Amino acid sequence: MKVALAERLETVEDQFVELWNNMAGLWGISPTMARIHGLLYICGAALSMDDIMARLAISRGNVSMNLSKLVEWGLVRRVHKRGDRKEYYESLADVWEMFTLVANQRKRREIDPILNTLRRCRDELTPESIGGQAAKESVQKRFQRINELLKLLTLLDGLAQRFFESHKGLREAVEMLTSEE
Amino acid sequence: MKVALAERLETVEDQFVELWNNMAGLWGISPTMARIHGLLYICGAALSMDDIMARLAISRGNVSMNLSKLVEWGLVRRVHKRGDRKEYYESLADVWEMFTLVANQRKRREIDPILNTLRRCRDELTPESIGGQAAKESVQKRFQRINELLKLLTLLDGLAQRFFESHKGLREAVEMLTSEE
DNA sequence: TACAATTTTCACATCTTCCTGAAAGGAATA
DNA sequence: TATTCCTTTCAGGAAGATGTGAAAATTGTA
Repeated sequence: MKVALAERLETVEDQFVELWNNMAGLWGISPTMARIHGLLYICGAALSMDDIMARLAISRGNVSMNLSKLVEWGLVRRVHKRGDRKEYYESLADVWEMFTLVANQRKRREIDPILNTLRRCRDELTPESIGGQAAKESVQKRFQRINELLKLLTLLDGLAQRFFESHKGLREAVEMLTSEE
Repeated sequence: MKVALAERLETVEDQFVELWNNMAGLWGISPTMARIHGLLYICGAALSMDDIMARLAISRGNVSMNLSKLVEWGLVRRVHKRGDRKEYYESLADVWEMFTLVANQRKRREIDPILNTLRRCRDELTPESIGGQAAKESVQKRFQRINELLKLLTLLDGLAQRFFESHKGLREAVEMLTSEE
């Protein structure tokens, strides 16, 4: 009976890890990184590199590199146990925290640079940098399209900013969902 | 002078296409697909396969396949010109529409399946399917973690649903941003 | 300082994903 | 129907991403 339970847990964990693996693209992290994090999250315990290697059948180097990245992202914490030289790793427990962490990370790494390039593109089509020809239709059209995009992205960016700063965003969201309808 | 303008436009377009290329990960589409769409969007004109091949230095087969995908996603439209056997392709012009299109697509393809698997995982840890052992701490902990996750994802899912259905979401968002603060 | 335990790094191997080009398929014209 | 123009398909190849394992580095212990 004990054995049956352990097996059952393992199966669920495996499914969960596999699920995390599939979410990797959505989170913008590599599949293995995601799997490791998934394992740490679902187990809810601090695991050593060897534990992870064994459980996921991944080489030591690979685990090491991905764990560092996870720590960098702030999704995983290093844990020291007294009397043990090994390091252990555990996942954040708070899902909202994990979510905002990843979202902010992606914003900083991917969205902000995009906004900057877009602005640069736009500025190269203004009268200041292009002279009288800025009035030409070919220029106008492109300028407009870039501008449209900038407006939307800036809006979304602001929204996100607001949504992610502190747990307040969540509360607001809940209200927005439950109110009217 | 004409030449200088054309060159300048080309440079901006190239930067834009490159930017789109980088956004591919964020959108969950392949880089080349993104580049083609970027070109069509920034040009604001209907281009033929040959135009695209020449402009982006991509093989015919590649362009063909990625264009079909773009049409499938609904980001690009086929356009026929009378008296011309070639087919032309043009991008949607409305950025909000493009955005919701991609978001809905991703939700359907990636998020919904995730929610389903998560629910399955959760249900395998209930007393109904596991018996008395469901009370064990090891089971409880995992059950709880999965449940937390489900709650958050379901919430976000609902929010997104609401946000993306019709342009209303945008208006609400703008209000939320401009009000209080 | 020497030693042992653990982690990190990195050249190389593997795997996956994407791209190419040519052949097959389709559609409009004569 | 034959011809021409254009698009799609797909087997094979290239490029890029990821994983491995062993040597080097680091950290703790005596």
